[in-house]
Amino acid sequence: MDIEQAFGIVLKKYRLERSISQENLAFGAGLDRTYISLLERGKRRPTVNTLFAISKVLNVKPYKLIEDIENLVYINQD
Amino acid sequence: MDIEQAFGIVLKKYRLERSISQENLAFGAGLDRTYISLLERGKRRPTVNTLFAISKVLNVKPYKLIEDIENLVYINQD
DNA sequence: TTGTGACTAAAAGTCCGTG
DNA sequence: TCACGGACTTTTAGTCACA
Repeated sequence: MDIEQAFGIVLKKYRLERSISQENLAFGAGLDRTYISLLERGKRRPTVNTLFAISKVLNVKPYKLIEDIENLVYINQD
Repeated sequence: MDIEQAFGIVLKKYRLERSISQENLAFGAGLDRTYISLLERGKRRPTVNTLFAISKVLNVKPYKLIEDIENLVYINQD
């Protein structure tokens, strides 16, 4: 699996766990609603700064998101 | 400290620990020599994909780089 | 509430060079 | 070996109307 796909899956997982809409996540992170949609569908390769902004709203540490992404990219096949 | 500055410091730290030149790091990661220089000087905001590419060459897990960056951005004030 | 195409502005990333 | 810069191409950031 490639990195942007994994990012999208992890992002969506945390967002849904917290019952936040794409729109509210976008607002909190200073991003656009449609951009969150693009990220979740693996259509964009976010910068590290964007990762940090999103992490803050999701109340999860950036390294934890990256760790989950690594697990999808390098280990798990699910 | 902002994220791109922290990224540059962490990147340079790991690169020097491993005695790799900017040029060899760039080659290994499929990037340009001058771009590594820009990153180390905090002049660019790398994508998450770039983080992963660099991590591979430095033989350090991406989440570990991010953790170090967090420590600089959120904790230390130097 | 979200997916999507189409778009412009901005930034990533390359390639040339110098000191 | 690296900092630094100009000029460049490619991709992301960010926005809109619409389904």
